[in-house]
Amino acid sequence: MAIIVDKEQKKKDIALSTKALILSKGISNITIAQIAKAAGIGKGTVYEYFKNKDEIVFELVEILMQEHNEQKEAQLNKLTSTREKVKSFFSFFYVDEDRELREIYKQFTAISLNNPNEYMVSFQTQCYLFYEKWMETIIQEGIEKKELKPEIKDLIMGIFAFAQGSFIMSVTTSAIIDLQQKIDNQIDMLFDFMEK
Amino acid sequence: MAIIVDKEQKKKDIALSTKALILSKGISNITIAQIAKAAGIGKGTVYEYFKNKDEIVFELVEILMQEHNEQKEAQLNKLTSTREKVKSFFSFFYVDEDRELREIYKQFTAISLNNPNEYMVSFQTQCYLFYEKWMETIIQEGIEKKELKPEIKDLIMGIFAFAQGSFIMSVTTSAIIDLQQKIDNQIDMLFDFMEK
DNA sequence: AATAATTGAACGACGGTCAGTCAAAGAAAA
DNA sequence: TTTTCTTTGACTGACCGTCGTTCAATTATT
Repeated sequence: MAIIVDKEQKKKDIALSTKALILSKGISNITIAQIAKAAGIGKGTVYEYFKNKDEIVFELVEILMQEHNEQKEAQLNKLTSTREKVKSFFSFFYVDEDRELREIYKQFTAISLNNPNEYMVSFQTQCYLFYEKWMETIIQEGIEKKELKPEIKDLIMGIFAFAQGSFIMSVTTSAIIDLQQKIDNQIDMLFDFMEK
Repeated sequence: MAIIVDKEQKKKDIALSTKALILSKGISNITIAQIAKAAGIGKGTVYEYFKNKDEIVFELVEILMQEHNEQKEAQLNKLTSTREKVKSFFSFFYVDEDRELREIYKQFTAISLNNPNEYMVSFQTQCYLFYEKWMETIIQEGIEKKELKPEIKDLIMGIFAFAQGSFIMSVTTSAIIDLQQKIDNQIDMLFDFMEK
């Protein structure tokens, strides 16, 4: 037999070693040669692990989102009011701490609009359902603690789309000056209506 | 002097003659040679009018949005209730009639996320402000006709981001089955709260 | 003749492939 | 046990084809 490498781990290593490059230049402005050099491997080896450049961004999103979710769960557990939990949940779109993941996510969104493969669609779908369920748990708690009226459920799911849309607009236009304020405002309005 | 071509018009002609190609394959899967052939011109001539492929999508969006806005204005004038006007306004994201512009807009959004130039950002910004003002006019009418409470203004602008976000999700995930229902529902909920 | 417009051959950069190399680790022979 | 042979997975970079982009030459118009 010969050397057996942990393919999954190496895939992650390669993706992570190109993170800085992708953040600074954007995947479409990087060559495979540069990626290989950054990862300290040959050009051909990149293709042992990825079908093309886009897949590297996909891998990075998967890794970093996993990390982000764990951190976010810890963060939310420290908060008590439902309103603050919801705000913290959506702070991903503006806090400086998540700037890097946000940039990668932006590039991944562009890929998803352009040339998604079935795994990307599946990943996005699972993310969406996962976050929806998570949010539902948070809201349910608030209702059980009698903080909120049960009708809030129908409205809160709209915040997902609202936040996503606001984020896209903040990137593609120069009309959204303060994304945090925009998102927080919307959440506040909702809670002002729905708080008991 | 020699031949004087209406550069602006020819630019439009070239863009429009590649519309079908862009719709069916996506700009990133088309070559300049194909574009030139479709437009009945030489490869070099394409570069007399566009800096790169992305610019062609940009030109197409500009042309088609212009048309769309004119049609939409006519449509809205036929409607009387504010609620129906708002619904019609956002129907862009799901009606079959706008399918082509939506596909182009999707590709343009991907470009705007990836490699926007200053003119694209400026265009997106102007669009956003233009639609915002338009919507404000519609709502203002509703308020003056005593159909709506004045507080609706703060909420209605959120629908822009909501609709945009829902659209992106419907494309990138397979979790949004009925976009029309999702958008109409949100508008209905808002109006149920805000109608006098 | 002068100028505007057009063109497609040529160039070069890049993504992707593949034949070959290498190192590790049995298996077989001594 | 030690040595040698064989197999195999990992890795590589030279090579190839494609495609975006340029530009010298050509055509068309006044």
